[in-house]
Amino acid sequence: MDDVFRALASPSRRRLLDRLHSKNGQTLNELCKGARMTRQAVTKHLALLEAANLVVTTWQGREKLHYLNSVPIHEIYERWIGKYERHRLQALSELKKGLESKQVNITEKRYG
Amino acid sequence: MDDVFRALASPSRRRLLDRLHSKNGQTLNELCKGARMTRQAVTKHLALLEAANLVVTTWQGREKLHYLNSVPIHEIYERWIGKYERHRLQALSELKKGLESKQVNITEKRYG
DNA sequence: ATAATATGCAACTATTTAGTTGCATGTCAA
DNA sequence: TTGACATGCAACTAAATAGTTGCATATTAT
Repeated sequence: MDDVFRALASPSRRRLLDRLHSKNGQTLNELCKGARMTRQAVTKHLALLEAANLVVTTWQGREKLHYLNSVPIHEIYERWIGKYERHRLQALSELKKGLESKQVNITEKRYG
Repeated sequence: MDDVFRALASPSRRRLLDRLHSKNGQTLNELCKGARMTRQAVTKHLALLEAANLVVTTWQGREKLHYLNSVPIHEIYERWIGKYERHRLQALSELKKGLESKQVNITEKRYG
């Protein structure tokens, strides 16, 4: 679990997760494109994500495919959010989305 | 949002969140007891948590009370977990708990 | 008033981390 | 079978971070 938080701590790694979320199963090279760092740096980040079990990989010939695994994220959620709190937060979040789609601005801070 | 991940990155800060989760509204001094660092270090951690809006505070005389705010955690959850994936993960997690209560061991890795 | 309590602010150090460059290995295609 | 491609591994540097010590400020209790 410790690995998960460490892995999520870096913006670069979160961006990688975002990219896998939008398109799963990408190769290292694919993930390098658009990243503002060397391939070697990306490799290191992916290694950390994999160690944290946030990313799962398979080899296909000389290419390594990367997949997002959401289980650890779910475990974070369960750690600090009570069973009954979940419904409330879900409702809140959907309300917020609804309002945003009507161009009404709500700041983060308002939800105490 | 960036602040949230940075704040969650440190085990010391996660322990503080755990303590607030089990007992909300504690003072700085209360939170210092049992922590293996100086009060000043705890203060810094709480400042980061507060900046990330993971902790909310109120003053009461010379005492500062700290409360856990779970909204940012929920936002992490929504970022990488698709709407329909949630039910699956919830079911999985409850299955796991059920099995664990029967003394059956399941490793993290099994959930791809 | 004064002492004790609760907290804040700042300078410093040691460690960790992100990113780099350089070189090695394994696979595919002509 | 040779050249191009996809990836891995290691040493290094610069920046960020966790924790410390020391001192300051504000509130409560005697």
